[in-house]
Amino acid sequence: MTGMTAARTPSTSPADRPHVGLRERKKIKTREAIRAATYALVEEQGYDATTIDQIAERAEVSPSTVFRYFPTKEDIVLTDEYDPLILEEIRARPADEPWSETMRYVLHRALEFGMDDDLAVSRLRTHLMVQVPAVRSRMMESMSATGRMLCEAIGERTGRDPDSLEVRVYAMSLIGALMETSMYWAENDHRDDFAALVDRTLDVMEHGLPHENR
Amino acid sequence: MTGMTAARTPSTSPADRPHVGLRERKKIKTREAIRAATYALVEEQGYDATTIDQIAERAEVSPSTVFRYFPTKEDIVLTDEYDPLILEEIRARPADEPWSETMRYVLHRALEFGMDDDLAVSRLRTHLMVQVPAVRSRMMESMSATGRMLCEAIGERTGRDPDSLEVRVYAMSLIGALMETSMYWAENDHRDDFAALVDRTLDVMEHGLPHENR
DNA sequence: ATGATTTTGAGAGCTACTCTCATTTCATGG
DNA sequence: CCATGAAATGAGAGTAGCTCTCAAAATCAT
Repeated sequence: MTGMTAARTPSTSPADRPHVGLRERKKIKTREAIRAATYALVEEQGYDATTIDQIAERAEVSPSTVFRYFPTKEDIVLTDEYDPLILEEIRARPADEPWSETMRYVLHRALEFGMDDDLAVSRLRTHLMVQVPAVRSRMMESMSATGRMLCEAIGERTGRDPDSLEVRVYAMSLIGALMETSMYWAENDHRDDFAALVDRTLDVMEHGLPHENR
Repeated sequence: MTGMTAARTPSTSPADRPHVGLRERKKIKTREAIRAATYALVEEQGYDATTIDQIAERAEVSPSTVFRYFPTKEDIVLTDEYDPLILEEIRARPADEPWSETMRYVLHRALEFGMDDDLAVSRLRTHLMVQVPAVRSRMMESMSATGRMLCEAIGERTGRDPDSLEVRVYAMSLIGALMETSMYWAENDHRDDFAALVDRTLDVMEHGLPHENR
C-alpha cells in the first residue's frame, strides 16, 4: 500500500528562486553521488570493508570532498532530515487532540514519508543498524536529537517546561522504544508491517505491558 | 598437592584459593593502573587530548597492552560490570512483588553500589557522557546490553516471551529514560540527588507525564 | 573579461586500532 | 632447582578514519 503520493514537492521550477544557481545544483548532485556510491559499495562488500577512498573513487570526487559533505562515514548512510517535518506536522494538529493520538498520527505520517521515499534504503539502514555498532551508535545520537525536538514540541503543546526532567524522560523513553522497534523489525528481516509494530509500541507506552502473553 | 581449602570464609586470604597466582594479580593491577592513568589524564587535559600513548606511558605499560586490556579508548572509562549483580538482585525479590516496586528497589540498590563505590568516578563518567559523543555512544551500547538482560529478567518474572516486541520495547524505553536521567543529572552539575531523580523518572514511566506543570 | 568567492584536489599528519613476532615472565613437573 | 611449556608483554609495521592547509579550478558578480 504505497498510496499518498499526493503532496509532491512544491514545483522545482528554476524560475522559482533566482538563486538556485549551478553551484547549488552541483552540490546536491555531489552529495547524492557520494550516497549512491556508498549504498552500492556497502551492498557489494559490506560496511566495514568499504573505505572512504573507494567511495570517493566511485563517486568521482576526492576523499577530502567526501569528508566535506559528511562529517563521518556513518553519516553517509544515515541522513535523516525528518525532524523539522515532524515538528511541523505536530504543530499542525488541533490543540485539543490528546497527545497520544497526535503522536500516533505524526509517526504514521513520518513513516509514509520515510518509507515511501525509498523502502530499500530504509531496509539497508535498519539492517546496518543491527549489524554495525558504529552505525547503531550514530543512529542513537541522531535520535536523541529528535528527542530534544520532541521536548520542545511537548513544551509548546502542553505548556510544560521542555527542559524538565519529566518531559525529557518521557521523550527519551519514546525514542528508546522506537529505536528498539526498528531493531526488532530489522532483526526479523523486515517481515512485519512496520506501521503495525509502531502501533504496538505506542500501546505499550500508553498502557504498559499487556497482562496476557501473546 | 592440593591446597587444603579451609572453612568457607569469603576472606581474601591468599591461601584461600590455590589458583589466584601472581599472574592473575598482576593482570588486575595492570588493568587498574591503566584506568587510574586514564582518569588522571582525562581530568588534567580532557578526554580527546588524552592519547593512548600517554595513558600507556603513565601506566607504565606498552600501548599494545592497553588495547589488550580494553577494546576501545571509551571502554577504559566505562567498565560497568553491574549487569549480573542487578540480575541477581531482581531474582532475589519475592515473586509476587509488583514489577514496578521491584524495579524501584533494584535500581536504588544499584545506585548504592555504583555511587558509594566511587562517587567521583560516577561524576566523571556522566560528565564525559554529556561532553564526549563517543563516550555517550559507547554508554548507550552498554546500556542496551543491560536492556537485553532486563528482557530476560522480565521474561522469567512474568512468563512473557523475552523476545517479544512488547517486552523489548518496554525494557528499552526504561533504558532510554534512565540514560536521560543521567544526562540531566550531569548537565545540572550533579546538584540533584540522583536517587530522587530516578524516583521521578520511574513515576513518569508508571503514570505518564504529570498533568500539572511543576 | 576581470576580480572576488566558493569549491575542490592533493597531500601531509594525527590517532585509534589491528596484527605479527620475538622476548620476557610466570607456572609446573621432574 | 632447573627445564619445559604457556601466557603476557613489547616493539614495530600497517590500516583507516578524520583534520588541516594550501594551491588550483570552477562559479558568480560586475
